[in-house]
Amino acid sequence: MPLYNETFKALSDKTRRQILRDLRSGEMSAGEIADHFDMTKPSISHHLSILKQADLISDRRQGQNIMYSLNTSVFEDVMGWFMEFLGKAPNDITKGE
Amino acid sequence: MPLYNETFKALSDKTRRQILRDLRSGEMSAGEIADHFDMTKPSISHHLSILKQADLISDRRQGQNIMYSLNTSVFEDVMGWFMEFLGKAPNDITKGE
DNA sequence: TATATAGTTAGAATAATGTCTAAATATCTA
DNA sequence: TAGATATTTAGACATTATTCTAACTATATA
Repeated sequence: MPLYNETFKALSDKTRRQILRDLRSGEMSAGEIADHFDMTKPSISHHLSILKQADLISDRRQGQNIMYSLNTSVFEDVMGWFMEFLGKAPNDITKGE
Repeated sequence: MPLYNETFKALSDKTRRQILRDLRSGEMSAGEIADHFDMTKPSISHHLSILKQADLISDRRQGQNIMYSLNTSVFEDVMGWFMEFLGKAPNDITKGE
């Protein structure tokens, strides 16, 4: 179960949501991700670290590159949060925060 | 279709998410909502205005009170945003922002 | 080992957010 | 109309976020 506050805060930024969207097509290096934005690498690095803290993405080093990929399980958890509101009661959703 | 940036920003605050949660049990006045929090009424009023701008809630005046209620349709839209990531492609979800 | 490449960390500037108090608006009732 | 109640608006202040440049770390390769 995620810490919803971290998750929602991570999702509240447009750049970060676009990063997540980009990662849907598969693993990408930090540099490749940064190339998609009109923003410096350190700024993108910061956004990646926030997404990682929220457990929305994972990283692994491959040589000189650090490869980032999507963690779909947390998306499922957050969807559960929404399901609650709609009264659809999915599998194992409890109250959350 | 909601402006996801506004929606996610609205959802990124703990107090606002709790307000939404409270409203699940039905319409409530601004004062009743404020009573659930250790925070001044103006602060709650501000949170309500952000939720309203994001179209997550609606309001109507009833005498001296202003009654707030949940707009479930926007929750459904946002859920669609998540569905995209999980590749479940619900009814009429397009790319979004 | 020295140099280049990829990425992060540190620190600062600026903008945005959340909270408060005080004042304003709207409605009700005597 | 005057006063009470419910709520919002305005303005100030502190905290948090976002972004940048400069410096640092880690890996690869000549």
